[in-house]
Amino acid sequence: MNDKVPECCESVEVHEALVKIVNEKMPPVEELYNLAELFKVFGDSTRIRILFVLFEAEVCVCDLASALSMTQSAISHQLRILKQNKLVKNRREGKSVFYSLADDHVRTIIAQGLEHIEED
Amino acid sequence: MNDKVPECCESVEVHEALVKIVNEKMPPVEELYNLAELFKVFGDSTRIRILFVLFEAEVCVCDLASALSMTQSAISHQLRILKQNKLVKNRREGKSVFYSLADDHVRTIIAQGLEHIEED
DNA sequence: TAAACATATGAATAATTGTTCACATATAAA
DNA sequence: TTTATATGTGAACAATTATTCATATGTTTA
Repeated sequence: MNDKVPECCESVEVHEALVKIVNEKMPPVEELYNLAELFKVFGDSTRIRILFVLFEAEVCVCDLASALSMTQSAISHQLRILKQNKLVKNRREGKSVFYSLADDHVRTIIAQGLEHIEED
Repeated sequence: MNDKVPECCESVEVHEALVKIVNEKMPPVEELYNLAELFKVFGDSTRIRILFVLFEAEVCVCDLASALSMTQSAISHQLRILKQNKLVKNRREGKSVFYSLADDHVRTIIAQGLEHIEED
């Protein structure tokens, strides 16, 4: 045994070095799942639009729905996802609930995304 | 007419100010779609894992598949998506095609995402 | 309390998408 | 040219998900 040339394009050494990188430098699988889940949240234009409104002001659900011309239910569902992922926070004031940005990572991530798609 | 109180929770003034923000400060719809599309690309753990490998080295398709324990076809499909969105570039060398990162926005975006999920 | 308003949410539907399978294309070696 | 290796890709299936509809919860006012 061990007398066979690897069928892959690369030598055994390179391949083993790669596996080492994968095993040592890559974050644990669960963290990668969480990371992908976070970016999924940014991967919907309705949620992106909500975040752009919240860049400017603290806004209640009703006004968000009105400003974006969508139903209150649809906005509420999306706000739930944004909140679960700690991108927004909320506070109740009487009958209304006001939403605002949770932290500045949101701005940075979206700014970097915009920079990327605006290249050449 | 105009004798009706708005049924929404906010006054007419606040609502109109919001609509102004939405119309003036928010990027055009098409750009928001492109932005969401970009983040969708980051929203899959297979693609995230591919990017983490490419953080360390320029790698051919075959080795990526081997390192990540996935079929070559699955990797190839995902590389196509990454390339269409200009997150990776490639070059052919004989039978193999080597992939590498296209630019540094990828690192920044992923770094910010990691910072976010690692908070408390 | 009852009625009205603001928000939240479960169920259902339509649309999107990741992987597999089979096969096509591209390059190198025999 | 034939064979083998590496990569690309269309079709199909399963899984995920955004919105709608109906309704429930929470708050204020009459």
